[in-house]
Amino acid sequence: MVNYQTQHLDHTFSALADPTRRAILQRLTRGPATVGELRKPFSMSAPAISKHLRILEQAGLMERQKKGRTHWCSLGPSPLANAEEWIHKQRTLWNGLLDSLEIFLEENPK
Amino acid sequence: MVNYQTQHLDHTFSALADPTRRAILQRLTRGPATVGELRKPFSMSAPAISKHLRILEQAGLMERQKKGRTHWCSLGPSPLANAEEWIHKQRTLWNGLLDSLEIFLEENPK
DNA sequence: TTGATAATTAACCATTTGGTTAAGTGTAGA
DNA sequence: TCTACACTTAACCAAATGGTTAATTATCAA
Repeated sequence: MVNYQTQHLDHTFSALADPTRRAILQRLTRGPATVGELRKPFSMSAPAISKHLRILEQAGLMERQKKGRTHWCSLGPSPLANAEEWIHKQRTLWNGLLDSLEIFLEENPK
Repeated sequence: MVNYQTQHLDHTFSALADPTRRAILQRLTRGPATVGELRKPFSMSAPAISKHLRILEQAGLMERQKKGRTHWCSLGPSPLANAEEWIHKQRTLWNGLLDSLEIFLEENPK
């Protein structure tokens, strides 16, 4: 149980640790896209993008729907639940830190 | 500039991607600790812990103060500013996603 | 049916990561 | 001064990561 959460966080954070993958996620917040479309901004081979997508998918951050020969990628709906879970975990795991942050910010106004 | 931010996020997220490092950070939210103290919960060599600490330090998540032969590790004060920066970036970068999340949650009450 | 297109899988490669043991640095204390 | 202690650095290793090219799968359309 704890182990599951831990592994999940591992996957989420390592998925987010790559700039290409973050850019892809950012793009997807503006709506679904095909693999080819997602590839365009990068000077990178198709298999490289394919691997990034698989990592995002396995981390639960992205979903895929095949329509004919094109794959449509999107964040929803389960990635939204996933993101919520992630944010929630952040808030619980880092609770102490966030509290300290508030105190620090109060004690050190701009 | 953008590149700096990007690299910074890379460092932050890959630092957070390791369970040992997250556990160390969690421990530090309860106050400063020596390297030896931080090591105790793990069945891991001292050099291994040393490397993890260096990664956290380089990501700006941890600070170190040498008192004699013992090193005291803590989150503050700059790590707090750092964490704030990180959260802020999350909120701006993922703005669209978070908005969608709220809509999703409204449309799908528990 | 045949050829082009969208995408993945397979095989490979260099670099990074996360660990180890052994040796080194610097401080504390008898 | 000598030894124990806290910790890091050096050198090494196996596995994971992020990329490549070549081959494969599956669909569309002429």
